[in-house]
Amino acid sequence: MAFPPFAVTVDLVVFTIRDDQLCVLTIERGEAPFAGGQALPGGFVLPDEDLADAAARELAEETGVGKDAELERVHLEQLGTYGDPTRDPRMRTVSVAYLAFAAQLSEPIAGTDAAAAQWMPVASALTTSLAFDHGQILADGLERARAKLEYTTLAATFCRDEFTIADLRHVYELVWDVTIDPRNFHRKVLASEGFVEPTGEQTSQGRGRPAQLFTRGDATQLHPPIRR
Amino acid sequence: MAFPPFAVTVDLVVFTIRDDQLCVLTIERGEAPFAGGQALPGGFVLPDEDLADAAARELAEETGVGKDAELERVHLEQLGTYGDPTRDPRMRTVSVAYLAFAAQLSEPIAGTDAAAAQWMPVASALTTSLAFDHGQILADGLERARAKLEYTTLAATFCRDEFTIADLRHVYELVWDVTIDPRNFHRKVLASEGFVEPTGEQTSQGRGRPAQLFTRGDATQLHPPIRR
DNA sequence: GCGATTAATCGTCACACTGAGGATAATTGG
DNA sequence: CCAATTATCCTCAGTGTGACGATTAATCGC
Repeated sequence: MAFPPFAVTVDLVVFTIRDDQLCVLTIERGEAPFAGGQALPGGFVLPDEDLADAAARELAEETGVGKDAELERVHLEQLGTYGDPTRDPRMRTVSVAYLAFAAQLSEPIAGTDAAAAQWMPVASALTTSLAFDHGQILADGLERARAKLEYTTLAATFCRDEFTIADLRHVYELVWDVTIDPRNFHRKVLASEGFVEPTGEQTSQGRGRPAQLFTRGDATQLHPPIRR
Repeated sequence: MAFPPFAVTVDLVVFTIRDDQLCVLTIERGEAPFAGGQALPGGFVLPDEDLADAAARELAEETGVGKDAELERVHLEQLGTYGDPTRDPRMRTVSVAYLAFAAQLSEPIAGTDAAAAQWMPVASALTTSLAFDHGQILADGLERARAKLEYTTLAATFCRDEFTIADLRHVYELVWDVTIDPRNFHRKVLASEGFVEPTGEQTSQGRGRPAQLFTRGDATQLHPPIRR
């Protein structure tokens, strides 16, 4: 049976928080087209590979997040699919974009197709001209991430295993690019059942009064949501 | 350059309200695999066609919704992409699913690949074994539709040009499968700026007090949302 | 050591939105 | 005309929210 052949790729929008900034994983392309330009990590889906598996594989190749224990602390979800016939000058390509949230990871690893990989502040990435339609994919991923913080507990995915309410608030402030009243935020997080669980421990150092430490709770959805 | 070749299709989850039920457009497959079985409408993306264009084309082929004036009253959005290597026994296929909301349309039209097309009540479709992974796609589409009614004005897309608050409430009740207090719903819809605009006219017939008629407002998002 | 500073935590208050449900208005069918 | 039906308006108590005052417990500069 005849059908038009397509290349299918996955591209990743991987967010993390580093140096007090929301950052996205980018690579420097080693091959044409856009050789030397910045792009989102990604690659071809293998002939017998599921889409989500391909995304997880690419994530592992670029970040070293491979072990199950590490994957548990990374959120990975499908973002959308981009298939403009002109998006890749080489061939007809459809790209399935995935969105990932990660706590601070080790340094990124240049993958097979990439000359280099780095965490780029999102503010910079948005004003950089990215390869293909990756600028649009990044913008869509950022908007999805912002929306998801409102009604899910995914903000905690950006934090280490143990974190304070202030750490969590900082995630919201960086992703939404707003300032949040610490007192009201504190009240709302503690009122959201299953968002965070107290460990009983406290932070030992830093300015100001020590804060209680928490771990992620069981809930995935926030009731009520925390509005932008 | 070598790459694994994929077939790329679009599949459609088209919802409408008919005979007091939420219905989804299904076709009876005319070809193997699953010949004679029920499936969602869809087809191959053409070599130089954008994904959204392919979805709109398939929608037009199956429903006759082709003119721009008609398309304006249909909502079409990407739902998600399904690429399990085993989803199609013939070949490696990736399907980009689209979700459509439509007001009551004329009878569906059997497309080129379909023996027949019909509006099937969603309750039946969910218990029917659909071809490929279309059962999953339908379930995902229904959940997306339910969620979208909460925070967007898309419920009005299911209504005719002029409608009453009760018509709109009925959309929510059918999609969410709940009953809603008419008095509170009335208050909330009128309080949501830009959701509906009064025409000044009234319904002429039917039991009970005549109701005011409204048209869709300019807003796309609901503030505050109408919660399930 | 000591006050200034910083940050965490708790509390108060007015306001907005919600669900429950009472009351009234305007029709149709006998 | 009366009962049934549906639309519309209104009240009230409970809950979540933003703004912000107050207290607590640590560090910092000297």
